[in-house]
Amino acid sequence: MEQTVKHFRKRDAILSCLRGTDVHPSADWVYAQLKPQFPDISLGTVYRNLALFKQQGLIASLGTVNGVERFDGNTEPHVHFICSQCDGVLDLPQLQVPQELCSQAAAETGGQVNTCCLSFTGLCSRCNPI
Amino acid sequence: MEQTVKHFRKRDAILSCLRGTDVHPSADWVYAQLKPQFPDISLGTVYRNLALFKQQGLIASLGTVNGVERFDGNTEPHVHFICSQCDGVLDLPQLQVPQELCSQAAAETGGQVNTCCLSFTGLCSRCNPI
DNA sequence: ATGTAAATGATAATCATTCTCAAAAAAGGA
DNA sequence: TCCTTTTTTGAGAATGATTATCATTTACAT
Repeated sequence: MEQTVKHFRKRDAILSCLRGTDVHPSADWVYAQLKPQFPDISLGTVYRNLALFKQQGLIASLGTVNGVERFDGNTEPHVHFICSQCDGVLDLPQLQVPQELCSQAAAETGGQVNTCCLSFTGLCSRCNPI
Repeated sequence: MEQTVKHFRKRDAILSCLRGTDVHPSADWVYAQLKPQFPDISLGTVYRNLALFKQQGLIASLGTVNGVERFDGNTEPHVHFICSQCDGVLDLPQLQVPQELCSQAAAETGGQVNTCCLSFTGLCSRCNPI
């Protein structure tokens, strides 16, 4: 029984952690989250598995915010808002990049377009004065 | 004569270098470009001045490509294409982020939206097989 | 149980970027 | 021109995120 349930407890925990949050975390944040449950987990393991998941398409990367790579458990294309003060990342699920733009991009480059990334930066409601 | 011409030769050269290319260079690329003309230029100077120009709004940053920050002498908002194989960056001047999206973003965040960044990634025509 | 292949922990190495500080260059007067 | 003050620079050390290394441990099939 439960043959496939706990193949790699830490690996699975890393993926669950990422899929169970909306903070678009860094590797370090994931590490800190899992540390209480797995006191002997290594930061290297978090980096390794995040890289693996990304390569497998199980998670996505937003790029870096303030020099730190941020990940997203939601691989559906969607728009982000990044607060330049607190480095928080929010989803803007109502917004959509028009399909037209993507096909235009593919046409203009003469190459092959794989992903599209739209993000706004500014001050989130918490950091914006008044 | 030429009072304002050569206030800071290296500083000016860094800005000119950035404005005179369309490769969306890294600090290191700018350094390598200027080295023949200024054999004693320091990489620190390039970093310092790029940070200064960015803060003054004279240049823009695209964010990081493969862990390296890339700059743009063109501060007008425009769309980029990033080749995931050669790390080249191209402008897509024909494309525009609809103004509607920006106002939607501002409305949804409840905060303050300052910049907007749309980029496509894929393989450029040179890296795309066939 | 045991062998083997993959994953992990600890830590060293890497690499882009930033910091430090003494020396050099610019600006602004006498 | 000479002197004083301020700013910039070069060299190299420090930082910090990420990656690599390697011996040990784990998972799983025999």
